[in-house]
Amino acid sequence: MTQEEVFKQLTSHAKEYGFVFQSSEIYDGLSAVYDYGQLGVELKNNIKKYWWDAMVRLNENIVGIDSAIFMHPKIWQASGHVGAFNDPLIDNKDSKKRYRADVLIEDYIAKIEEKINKDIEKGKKKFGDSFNEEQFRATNPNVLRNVAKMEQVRARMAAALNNNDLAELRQIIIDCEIACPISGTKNWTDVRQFNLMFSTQLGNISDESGVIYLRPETAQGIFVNFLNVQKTGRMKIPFGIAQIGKAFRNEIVARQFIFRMREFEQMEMQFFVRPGQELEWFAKWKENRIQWHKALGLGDEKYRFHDHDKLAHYANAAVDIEFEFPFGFKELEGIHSRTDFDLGQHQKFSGRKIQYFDPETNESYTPYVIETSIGLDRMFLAVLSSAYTEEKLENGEERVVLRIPPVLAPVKLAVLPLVKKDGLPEVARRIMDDLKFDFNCQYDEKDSIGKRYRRQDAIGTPYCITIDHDTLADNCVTIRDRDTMQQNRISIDSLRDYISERVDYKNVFRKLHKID
RNA sequence: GCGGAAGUAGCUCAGUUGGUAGAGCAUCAGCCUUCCAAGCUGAGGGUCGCGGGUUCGAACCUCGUCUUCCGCUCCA
Repeated sequence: MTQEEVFKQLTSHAKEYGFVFQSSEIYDGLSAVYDYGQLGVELKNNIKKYWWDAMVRLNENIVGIDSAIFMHPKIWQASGHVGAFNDPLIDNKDSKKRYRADVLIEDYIAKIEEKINKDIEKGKKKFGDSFNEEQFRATNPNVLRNVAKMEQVRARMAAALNNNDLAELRQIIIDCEIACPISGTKNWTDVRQFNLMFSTQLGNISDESGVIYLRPETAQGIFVNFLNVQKTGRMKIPFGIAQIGKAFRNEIVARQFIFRMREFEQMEMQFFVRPGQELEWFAKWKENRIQWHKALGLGDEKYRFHDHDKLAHYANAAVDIEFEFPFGFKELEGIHSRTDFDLGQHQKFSGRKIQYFDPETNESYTPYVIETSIGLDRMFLAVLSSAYTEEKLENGEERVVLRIPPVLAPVKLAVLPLVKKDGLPEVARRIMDDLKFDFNCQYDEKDSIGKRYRRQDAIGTPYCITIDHDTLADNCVTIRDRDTMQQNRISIDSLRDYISERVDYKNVFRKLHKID
């Protein structure tokens, strides 16, 4: 089976069993937006817990926050998100090259200017010493015509940019007969404004002053609360602040299921260190994070590091942890050494002093930052895609099983009476009631026992227990393992401990090296 | 965004030349009682993605639109 087919089956399976639905499906769907269903939300919450506890509980010097999605608009100026990404763009359909519409027009104006200058040069040669540029400009018909044209285009463009009139920008390009430098054709698309950030109005008066953005990353919520947390939490460097939350990006192309969505969730931790020590900490976090991933047991060979060749303006080191998705190795988590860029920018834009007094060195400084940033939805997809298995059994039959790590599995235990009579359902119900506070459990008495096992396999339930006639006499049940399909007989009293030992986060965390 | 392909039941898919919509699995109810999906009886579920057009008549032809997938492009 090709990767493409596997991916298709995975998305079908995710829908069929209530993990992921397309948003607004009964209204034909909304592009690149997805909802998590009844099992998806359980898996997602378990991933969050796995991350949060590893970060915030296991590290005494990391605390969490939950900042608002709406933030002061100036924050996005300070971070560099406003300005860099709101250009009017136009594509040439033949060369398929994309240009900034205003730059195309500017280039056109520059060409006219060249013509004017050439005419003036000609005039100089012709008239020699008696040449008067002002007079020449005022009288030469070619120059007059070109200057008028230039000014007209310039005025039109300025007006169009001011009014955000994209259709007019395109019309200017058409009217000026501007051709693509590569294909030489004038086959243009509409002019479109690409801004990665979604905007809305704060308050109910819609004018420029009320424009507010949906955050395109959660990191800034941490930076702007640096002083609050450091002071109220009596935090000493090095320390970290963690956050899980939604972020929004108006991607031009959003595809590949939940891999790239317009609304997504990040799990980020910003770690503040003494300047000069950032690369050391960068290396530590790089190691720490890969260990966290590998401890889940999805397969070490599915991970690799990818160093950034080109660093962002704020970073002095950056690496991605890539995961082998059904469509290849893709970024799952980013680890960036962000220097003092963010805190420095907020100090500049807010006018507040954002510094840390280090009692060890008796110095004040702007801390440096190591960021670890993982896409929760990508993690979800990583778990789901590596768990999905079509298996050929010894008896020649096939089964579909989700080998989700037990610690993350949405349902931990299925409680199944062998038959739905002879008092077996009553016993099963009692066990169910006893365990459902400890684990997410499902009860099922419909259809044959084999069929029920397969149903649980399909949603990744690691353990099934079956209550049979012997149970009434010996107080024992058979417990069936999802991966090996093997069965053990254990007493009802030992069930809680048996399952806890296998689905508890503690046991995964034991594999992790604690950081200082 | 450009180009290509597709959209029929929860899932996978048939549907002939344009003539009132089908299967398998799944779901539900009942029977059966069996430790790895397959027994019996019955039931529910679809404005054929959506909207125009052609036609006496459209799942089918046509145009538009939305969504998905593939390639390119983009991804501070």
